[in-house]
Amino acid sequence: MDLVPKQEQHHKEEEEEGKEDMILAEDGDRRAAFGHGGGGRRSEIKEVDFFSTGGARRRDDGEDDDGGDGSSRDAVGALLGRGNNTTVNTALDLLTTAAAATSVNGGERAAAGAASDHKEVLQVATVEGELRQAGEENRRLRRMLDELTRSYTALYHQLIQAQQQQQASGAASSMLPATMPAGLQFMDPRMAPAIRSAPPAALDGDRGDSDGGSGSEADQNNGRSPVQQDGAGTPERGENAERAAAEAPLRRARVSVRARSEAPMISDGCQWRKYGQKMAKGNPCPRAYYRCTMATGCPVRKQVQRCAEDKAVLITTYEGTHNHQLPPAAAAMAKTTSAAAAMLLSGPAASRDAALFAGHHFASPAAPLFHHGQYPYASAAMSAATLSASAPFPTITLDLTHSPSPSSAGMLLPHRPPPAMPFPMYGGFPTGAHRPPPPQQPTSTMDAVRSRSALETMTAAITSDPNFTAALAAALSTIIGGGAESAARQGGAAGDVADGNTSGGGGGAEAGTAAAAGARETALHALLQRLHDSRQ
DNA sequence: CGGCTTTGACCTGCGC
DNA sequence: GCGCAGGTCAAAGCCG
Repeated sequence: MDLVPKQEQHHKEEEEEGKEDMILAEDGDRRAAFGHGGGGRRSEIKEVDFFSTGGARRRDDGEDDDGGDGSSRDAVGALLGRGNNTTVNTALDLLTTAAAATSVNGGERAAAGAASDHKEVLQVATVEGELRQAGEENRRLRRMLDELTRSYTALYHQLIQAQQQQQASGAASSMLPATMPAGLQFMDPRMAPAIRSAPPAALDGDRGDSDGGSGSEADQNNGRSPVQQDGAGTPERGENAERAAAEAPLRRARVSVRARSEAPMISDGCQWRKYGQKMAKGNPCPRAYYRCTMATGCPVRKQVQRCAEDKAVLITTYEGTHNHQLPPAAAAMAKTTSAAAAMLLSGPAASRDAALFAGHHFASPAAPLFHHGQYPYASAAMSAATLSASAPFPTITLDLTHSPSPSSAGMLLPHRPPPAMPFPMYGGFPTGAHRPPPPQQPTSTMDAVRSRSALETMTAAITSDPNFTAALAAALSTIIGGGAESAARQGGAAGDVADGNTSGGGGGAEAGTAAAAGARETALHALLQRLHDSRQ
């Protein structure tokens, strides 16, 4: 809840990123070419200085490995850091004065020296102009960053206030952070009113019975097992309808996974029970409906259907978030789908993404379920990820049919998490359902989800959006969010991160922080590259 | 016998 | 209001 530590953390991360970028900027041809033609190194540092206020100064005391050109970089770094062009003038003037002093001896040499002086003066003027231009741009970007920071802070405060009000609104509401699945708490912006207006029992839809189960009506609403529904008459049907109406918003977000598989159903590590099958229009293959049976009352359902165009492609659509622990294999899949859902419905980030991607709108042939209104996300995690805005429910489609070994989810699991989705997400289920999190948990979770998804999409934006200014703003916003995310993660969400690749929550949090830093680094690299390209 | 699948009926939302 | 399609329910049957 406290902003200050998060901002401090954010600054630290920025500094770290700036440091890394500075180091990286020194050993790559691509980055070395960032300059305006005058001197690559100067421009490298200039670009880095844009992100790190103290980077140039800090590099003075120890980050320098190659002491050879350290002094020149120090000078330029100090120059760019303070925006003081006279430093350069003085240095160059001294140099030209010395050159003139050496040419006092002869007339021709003096004339040649004068010509050389003139040439150097012109060069100095050129460099000065470039530096001024760069300084202007630097200041402009700084203002942009400040504005984004302020905007983020304001929104963050509003969010905290809203959640505090929600927590204070009643006992049932106070259960929300602990009982609601992390993935569902903020999956759909439209859910908020529904959640607030829904009866408390509906909010307990994900509580699960792992803690013994109270047998209360809430739990009955929770469980949809046939046993509990035995003897369901008309009143029960009405109750079911109410329950369905209350739960419907919680299961609106969907993640569709396309994978080639000869098996009737991909093995995702979960236990499913088939509860229905229908012939869908336009597809000769029936659609099967499954619900998760790993825990009583788990709201997760999935639909399995073969692609009409390619029967070898199995389309599995997941809906909801598990309310129980998952085996590592299942956690990996749930992690992916939950991350996709979070990216799909990350609130303001999503709307911003939509704006960013509006210029890239096209129909994707990869998602037969949704033939229009899709936005492609350039993500290394998904050979093709499409977002459906026109489907009945917000749905993101992960097309894994181009993966090397997509025949089963098990084959997908060993894949290294790509940069665009590098985080140990909440694992598709809320462990908080079994262990109440610290008070800042809900905010942390939401921030984490939003910032992660924003990071993913902003990374894609940087690499795909021709509007560099928008991409830059998006990336900076991402960086800001990343700082909050990291702080939030350390603030208490760590223990609730269930990652199939990490045994402990703390380890997962550390890995997530490291992964987040790596992803931001990647985003920064992409940003620097685009900055470079935009100047050429 | 318990758990699961099958399958027809029912409910709901949406478009006309 | 009606029809259609998607989604769900629940009785019946199957299976280990």
